[in-house]
Amino acid sequence: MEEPEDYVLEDQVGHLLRRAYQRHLALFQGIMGEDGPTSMQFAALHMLWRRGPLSQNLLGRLLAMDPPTVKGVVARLMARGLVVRERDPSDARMLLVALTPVALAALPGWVEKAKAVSAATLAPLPRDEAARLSAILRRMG
Amino acid sequence: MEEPEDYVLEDQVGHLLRRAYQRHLALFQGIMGEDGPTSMQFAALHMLWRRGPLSQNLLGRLLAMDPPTVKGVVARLMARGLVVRERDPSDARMLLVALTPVALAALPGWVEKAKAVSAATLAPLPRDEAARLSAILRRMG
DNA sequence: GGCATTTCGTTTCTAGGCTTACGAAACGCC
DNA sequence: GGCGTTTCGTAAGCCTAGAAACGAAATGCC
Repeated sequence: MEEPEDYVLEDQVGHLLRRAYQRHLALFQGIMGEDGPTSMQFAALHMLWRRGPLSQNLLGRLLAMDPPTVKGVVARLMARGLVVRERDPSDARMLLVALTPVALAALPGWVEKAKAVSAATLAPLPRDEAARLSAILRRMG
Repeated sequence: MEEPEDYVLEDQVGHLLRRAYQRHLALFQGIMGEDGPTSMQFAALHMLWRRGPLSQNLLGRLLAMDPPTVKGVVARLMARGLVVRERDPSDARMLLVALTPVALAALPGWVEKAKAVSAATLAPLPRDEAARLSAILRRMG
């Protein structure tokens, strides 16, 4: 079959998902600004805010990140002074990750910006379609 | 405001998009198998199939990839013998990327698998929602 | 014809993301 | 109590992705 035309890349879900996520990341970066956290760094910080200190492993599961990926994100957060790591006294395998006061002070502002990012990502859609998109994506998970 | 609860990560579009794309990539890799192309490698190959030899830059624009990213993808395709690069005789700035016979022989099978990937990605959705998802994502681009 | 601008490719840096493999610690079961 | 299994973290390697900065080549405009 010499007909490439019945598979058009631009129409494939994968490509559309990639483009949409790509655009979302660009919006995130633009709204958070130069010295703000990246998308995944913010996700980790916010999860620690909601749940308190967590092991790297659990943090990763909650955020859908592999252990090696979590390690990288936490290392960069540590380098920026937003997070500290301590051995769990009750289980020496675990490294508990906890927010620093610096992170606690910055988080409320960042959460507001994160809300703006979500709004900007959905901005091209009428309200009912935004809701439908969320429902569909959740079902695909 | 000490209330993290009004921003729930799992409900944000960005997170849902990331999860969906993550799942898609896993399906792609699983269906293509060990020695198949990656998602972006396949996208590049298929675009070259449809359009003939292209400069790296144009290829990147068609696929929504930055120049450094294209360079890496093309380098890996070249290392696998699927692609060759030649200077454009009419414009010495351009490196024309072209498929090799190996790639031409493999492409029909890979396209079939790529169709299976799209189907698998959409499998959890009823047919009308799959169509709606595509329409919504396209509008967000 | 000559100079500013644009385009193309590259390099380097930072970041995320996955795979495979491995060591250390804890747990479960006997 | 001891041994196998599971869990946690780490390491190294590959791939995608973007920013910034640069050289080289072509184009456009004067």
